[in-house]
Amino acid sequence: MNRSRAVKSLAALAQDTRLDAFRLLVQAGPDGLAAGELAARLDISPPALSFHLRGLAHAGLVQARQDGRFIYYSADFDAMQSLLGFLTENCCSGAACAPARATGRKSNARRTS
Amino acid sequence: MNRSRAVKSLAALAQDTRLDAFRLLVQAGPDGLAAGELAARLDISPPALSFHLRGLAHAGLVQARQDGRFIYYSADFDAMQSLLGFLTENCCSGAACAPARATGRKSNARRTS
DNA sequence: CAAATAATTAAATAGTTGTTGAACTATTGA
DNA sequence: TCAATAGTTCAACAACTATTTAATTATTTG
Repeated sequence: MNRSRAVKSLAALAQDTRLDAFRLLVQAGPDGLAAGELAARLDISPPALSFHLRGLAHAGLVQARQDGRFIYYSADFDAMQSLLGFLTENCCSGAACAPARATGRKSNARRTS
Repeated sequence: MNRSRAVKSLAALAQDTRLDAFRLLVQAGPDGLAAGELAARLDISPPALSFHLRGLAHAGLVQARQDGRFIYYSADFDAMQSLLGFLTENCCSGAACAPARATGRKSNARRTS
Protein backbone atom coordinates (compact mmCIF):
# COMPACT_ATOMS: atom_id res chain seq x y z
CA MET A 1 0.00 0.00 0.00
CA ASN A 2 1.42 3.39 -1.00
CA ARG A 3 0.33 6.89 -0.08
CA SER A 4 -1.65 7.40 -3.26
CA ARG A 5 -3.64 4.19 -2.92
CA ALA A 6 -4.19 4.97 0.75
CA VAL A 7 -5.76 8.32 -0.14
CA LYS A 8 -8.09 6.61 -2.61
CA SER A 9 -9.10 3.98 -0.07
CA LEU A 10 -9.66 6.56 2.64
CA ALA A 11 -11.77 8.67 0.28
CA ALA A 12 -13.86 5.62 -0.60
CA LEU A 13 -14.61 4.96 3.07
CA ALA A 14 -15.06 8.63 4.00
CA GLN A 15 -18.76 8.80 3.22
CA ASP A 16 -21.70 7.57 5.27
CA THR A 17 -23.36 5.41 2.65
CA ARG A 18 -20.12 3.83 1.47
CA LEU A 19 -18.86 3.15 4.97
CA ASP A 20 -22.19 1.56 5.87
CA ALA A 21 -22.15 -0.52 2.69
CA PHE A 22 -18.62 -1.68 3.35
CA ARG A 23 -19.46 -2.62 6.94
CA LEU A 24 -22.43 -4.67 5.75
CA LEU A 25 -20.19 -6.46 3.25
CA VAL A 26 -17.62 -7.16 5.94
CA GLN A 27 -20.34 -8.62 8.15
CA ALA A 28 -21.65 -10.66 5.23
CA GLY A 29 -18.29 -12.37 4.80
CA PRO A 30 -16.65 -13.68 1.62
CA ASP A 31 -19.90 -14.56 -0.17
CA GLY A 32 -20.98 -10.94 -0.01
CA LEU A 33 -24.43 -9.58 -0.80
CA ALA A 34 -26.42 -8.96 -3.98
CA ALA A 35 -26.69 -5.31 -4.98
CA GLY A 36 -30.46 -5.34 -4.48
CA GLU A 37 -30.15 -6.74 -0.98
CA LEU A 38 -27.60 -4.06 -0.13
CA ALA A 39 -29.80 -1.30 -1.55
CA ALA A 40 -32.71 -2.59 0.54
CA ARG A 41 -30.67 -2.73 3.74
CA LEU A 42 -29.22 0.72 3.16
CA ASP A 43 -32.56 2.08 2.00
CA ILE A 44 -31.15 3.83 -1.04
CA SER A 45 -32.02 3.78 -4.74
CA PRO A 46 -30.30 1.32 -7.12
CA PRO A 47 -28.51 4.11 -9.01
CA ALA A 48 -27.24 5.61 -5.78
CA LEU A 49 -25.93 2.23 -4.71
CA SER A 50 -24.26 1.64 -8.07
CA PHE A 51 -22.57 5.00 -7.78
CA HIS A 52 -21.15 4.22 -4.35
CA LEU A 53 -20.19 0.62 -5.09
CA ARG A 54 -18.31 1.89 -8.10
CA GLY A 55 -16.30 4.10 -5.77
CA LEU A 56 -15.51 1.23 -3.41
CA ALA A 57 -14.62 -1.08 -6.30
CA HIS A 58 -12.41 1.55 -7.89
CA ALA A 59 -10.51 1.82 -4.62
CA GLY A 60 -10.11 -1.96 -4.60
CA LEU A 61 -12.09 -2.39 -1.40
CA VAL A 62 -14.87 -4.51 -2.87
CA GLN A 63 -15.19 -7.06 -5.63
CA ALA A 64 -18.14 -7.84 -7.89
CA ARG A 65 -19.18 -11.32 -9.01
CA GLN A 66 -22.09 -11.94 -11.35
CA ASP A 67 -24.41 -14.85 -10.68
CA GLY A 68 -27.34 -15.05 -13.04
CA ARG A 69 -29.06 -11.72 -13.00
CA PHE A 70 -27.67 -10.88 -9.58
CA ILE A 71 -24.37 -9.19 -8.92
CA TYR A 72 -22.80 -10.06 -5.61
CA TYR A 73 -20.43 -7.63 -3.98
CA SER A 74 -17.96 -8.67 -1.32
CA ALA A 75 -15.39 -6.90 0.84
CA ASP A 76 -11.73 -7.32 -0.05
CA PHE A 77 -10.26 -8.12 3.34
CA ASP A 78 -6.68 -8.05 2.10
CA ALA A 79 -7.12 -4.51 0.80
CA MET A 80 -8.52 -3.38 4.12
CA GLN A 81 -5.69 -5.07 5.94
CA SER A 82 -3.17 -3.26 3.72
CA LEU A 83 -4.83 0.05 4.48
CA LEU A 84 -4.69 -0.60 8.22
CA GLY A 85 -1.05 -1.54 7.88
CA PHE A 86 -0.27 1.67 6.03
CA LEU A 87 -2.07 3.81 8.59
CA THR A 88 -0.39 2.08 11.49
CA GLU A 89 3.08 2.41 10.04
CA ASN A 90 2.83 5.86 8.51
CA CYS A 91 0.30 7.71 10.59
CA CYS A 92 0.68 6.29 14.02
CA SER A 93 4.39 6.02 14.79
CA GLY A 94 4.34 2.31 14.14
CA ALA A 95 4.16 0.01 17.11
CA ALA A 96 4.26 2.89 19.56
CA CYS A 97 0.76 3.95 18.56
CA ALA A 98 -0.95 0.81 17.25
CA PRO A 99 -4.11 -0.02 19.21
CA ALA A 100 -4.37 -3.27 21.10
CA ARG A 101 -5.40 -6.06 18.74
CA ALA A 102 -9.15 -6.66 18.67
CA THR A 103 -10.03 -9.83 20.52
CA GLY A 104 -13.04 -10.63 18.38
CA ARG A 105 -15.21 -10.65 21.48
CA LYS A 106 -16.69 -7.19 21.14
CA SER A 107 -17.96 -6.96 17.59
CA ASN A 108 -18.65 -10.66 17.15
CA ALA A 109 -17.81 -10.66 13.47
CA ARG A 110 -18.26 -14.02 11.81
CA ARG A 111 -15.23 -16.09 10.99
CA THR A 112 -14.54 -15.85 7.30
CA SER A 113 -14.24 -19.49 6.35
CA MET B 1 -15.13 6.32 18.18
CA ASN B 2 -18.49 6.10 16.43
CA ARG B 3 -19.37 5.79 12.76
CA SER B 4 -20.00 9.50 12.33
CA ARG B 5 -16.68 10.55 13.85
CA ALA B 6 -14.94 7.86 11.83
CA VAL B 7 -16.32 9.30 8.59
CA LYS B 8 -15.07 12.77 9.57
CA SER B 9 -11.61 11.44 10.43
CA LEU B 10 -11.40 9.42 7.23
CA ALA B 11 -12.46 12.46 5.19
CA ALA B 12 -9.79 14.54 6.87
CA LEU B 13 -7.09 12.02 5.92
CA ALA B 14 -8.46 11.34 2.44
CA GLN B 15 -6.59 14.12 0.67
CA ASP B 16 -2.96 14.23 -0.42
CA THR B 17 -1.95 17.44 1.29
CA ARG B 18 -3.70 16.61 4.55
CA LEU B 19 -2.36 13.06 4.68
CA ASP B 20 1.15 14.37 4.02
CA ALA B 21 0.74 17.04 6.68
CA PHE B 22 -0.51 14.51 9.20
CA ARG B 23 2.36 12.13 8.45
CA LEU B 24 4.86 14.94 8.99
CA LEU B 25 3.24 15.78 12.30
CA VAL B 26 3.32 12.14 13.35
CA GLN B 27 7.02 12.02 12.51
CA ALA B 28 7.60 15.26 14.37
CA GLY B 29 6.24 13.77 17.56
CA PRO B 30 4.35 15.45 20.43
CA ASP B 31 6.05 18.85 20.05
CA GLY B 32 4.72 19.16 16.53
CA LEU B 33 5.75 21.70 13.94
CA ALA B 34 5.09 25.41 13.42
CA ALA B 35 2.65 26.17 10.62
CA GLY B 36 5.31 27.94 8.59
CA GLU B 37 7.69 25.00 8.83
CA LEU B 38 4.90 22.68 7.69
CA ALA B 39 4.00 24.96 4.77
CA ALA B 40 7.64 25.02 3.71
CA ARG B 41 8.03 21.24 3.88
CA LEU B 42 4.79 20.68 2.00
CA ASP B 43 5.57 23.49 -0.43
CA ILE B 44 2.11 25.02 -0.24
CA SER B 45 0.83 28.54 0.45
CA PRO B 46 -0.03 29.64 3.99
CA PRO B 47 -3.75 29.97 3.20
CA ALA B 48 -3.80 26.48 1.69
CA LEU B 49 -2.14 25.09 4.79
CA SER B 50 -4.55 26.89 7.11
CA PHE B 51 -7.45 25.47 5.15
CA HIS B 52 -6.18 21.90 5.48
CA LEU B 53 -5.07 22.16 9.10
CA ARG B 54 -8.52 23.44 9.92
CA GLY B 55 -9.93 20.24 8.43
CA LEU B 56 -7.58 18.05 10.45
CA ALA B 57 -8.25 20.01 13.64
CA HIS B 58 -12.00 19.86 13.09
CA ALA B 59 -11.72 16.08 12.84
CA GLY B 60 -9.77 16.06 16.09
CA LEU B 61 -6.65 14.63 14.49
CA VAL B 62 -4.37 17.57 15.25
CA GLN B 63 -4.05 20.16 17.98
CA ALA B 64 -2.81 23.74 17.83
CA ARG B 65 -0.70 25.48 20.44
CA GLN B 66 0.40 29.09 20.17
CA ASP B 67 3.91 30.05 21.21
CA GLY B 68 4.82 33.65 20.60
CA ARG B 69 3.98 34.43 17.04
CA PHE B 70 4.28 30.79 16.02
CA ILE B 71 1.47 28.28 16.09
CA TYR B 72 2.62 24.72 16.61
CA TYR B 73 0.47 21.89 15.33
CA SER B 74 0.82 18.34 16.61
CA ALA B 75 -0.79 15.00 15.81
CA ASP B 76 -3.33 13.59 18.25
CA PHE B 77 -2.12 10.04 18.60
CA ASP B 78 -5.07 8.95 20.72
CA ALA B 79 -7.51 10.07 18.03
CA MET B 80 -5.60 8.11 15.39
CA GLN B 81 -5.53 5.08 17.63
CA SER B 82 -9.29 5.32 18.10
CA LEU B 83 -9.80 5.48 14.37
CA LEU B 84 -7.64 2.40 13.82
CA GLY B 85 -9.59 0.61 16.52
CA PHE B 86 -12.89 1.47 14.87
CA LEU B 87 -11.70 0.32 11.45
CA THR B 88 -10.31 -2.92 12.82
CA GLU B 89 -13.46 -3.77 14.72
CA ASN B 90 -16.07 -2.58 12.25
CA CYS B 91 -14.49 -2.91 8.86
CA CYS B 92 -12.19 -5.82 9.16
CA SER B 93 -14.02 -8.61 10.97
CA GLY B 94 -12.12 -7.85 14.16
CA ALA B 95 -9.23 -10.11 15.00
CA ALA B 96 -9.79 -12.25 11.91
CA CYS B 97 -8.60 -9.43 9.67
CA ALA B 98 -6.33 -7.25 11.80
CA PRO B 99 -2.86 -6.91 10.29
CA ALA B 100 0.18 -8.11 12.19
CA ARG B 101 1.31 -5.41 14.61
CA ALA B 102 4.00 -3.17 13.20
CA THR B 103 7.37 -4.01 14.67
CA GLY B 104 8.72 -0.48 14.40
CA ARG B 105 11.62 -1.76 12.32
CA LYS B 106 10.29 -0.92 8.88
CA SER B 107 9.20 2.71 9.08
CA ASN B 108 11.60 3.72 11.80
CA ALA B 109 9.18 6.15 13.39
CA ARG B 110 10.64 7.81 16.44
CA ARG B 111 9.42 6.79 19.86
CA THR B 112 7.13 9.48 21.18
CA SER B 113 8.48 9.89 24.67
C1' DC C 1 -39.82 -13.82 -28.66
C1' DA C 2 -42.09 -10.99 -25.06
C1' DA C 3 -42.46 -9.71 -20.19
C1' DA C 4 -40.31 -9.25 -15.87
C1' DT C 5 -36.42 -8.62 -12.92
C1' DA C 6 -31.66 -6.93 -11.55
C1' DA C 7 -28.60 -3.70 -12.14
C1' DT C 8 -25.93 -0.11 -14.63
C1' DT C 9 -25.39 4.13 -17.33
C1' DA C 10 -26.68 8.86 -18.63
C1' DA C 11 -28.01 13.57 -17.92
C1' DA C 12 -29.23 17.28 -15.01
C1' DT C 13 -28.42 19.64 -10.94
C1' DA C 14 -27.47 21.08 -6.11
C1' DG C 15 -23.97 21.05 -2.91
C1' DT C 16 -19.16 20.55 -1.36
C1' DT C 17 -14.07 20.97 -1.73
C1' DG C 18 -9.66 22.93 -2.96
C1' DT C 19 -6.95 26.81 -4.72
C1' DT C 20 -5.67 31.54 -5.34
C1' DG C 21 -4.77 36.38 -4.21
C1' DA C 22 -6.01 40.17 -1.26
C1' DA C 23 -7.11 41.78 3.23
C1' DC C 24 -6.85 41.23 8.06
C1' DT C 25 -5.10 40.07 13.09
C1' DA C 26 -1.57 39.31 16.41
C1' DT C 27 3.09 39.25 18.15
C1' DT C 28 7.82 40.79 18.28
C1' DG C 29 11.44 44.05 18.27
C1' DA C 30 13.85 48.46 16.68
C1' DT D 1 4.70 53.53 17.44
C1' DC D 2 6.29 51.65 13.05
C1' DA D 3 7.95 47.86 10.40
C1' DA D 4 8.47 43.03 9.97
C1' DT D 5 6.97 38.38 10.66
C1' DA D 6 3.54 34.46 11.34
C1' DG D 7 -0.91 33.01 10.46
C1' DT D 8 -5.70 33.28 9.54
C1' DT D 9 -9.91 34.83 7.14
C1' DC D 10 -12.43 36.28 3.05
C1' DA D 11 -14.22 36.15 -1.65
C1' DA D 12 -14.19 34.27 -6.13
C1' DC D 13 -14.07 30.41 -8.90
C1' DA D 14 -12.99 25.86 -10.95
C1' DA D 15 -13.41 21.01 -10.02
C1' DC D 16 -15.47 17.27 -7.93
C1' DT D 17 -19.36 14.62 -5.39
C1' DA D 18 -23.86 12.97 -4.44
C1' DT D 19 -28.68 12.53 -5.69
C1' DT D 20 -32.54 12.06 -8.79
C1' DT D 21 -35.23 10.48 -12.79
C1' DA D 22 -35.19 8.39 -17.13
C1' DA D 23 -33.13 5.34 -20.36
C1' DT D 24 -30.42 1.22 -21.19
C1' DT D 25 -28.28 -3.53 -20.80
C1' DA D 26 -28.43 -8.28 -19.44
C1' DT D 27 -30.63 -12.39 -17.65
C1' DT D 28 -34.37 -15.36 -16.66
C1' DT D 29 -38.86 -17.36 -17.48
C1' DG D 30 -43.49 -17.96 -19.66
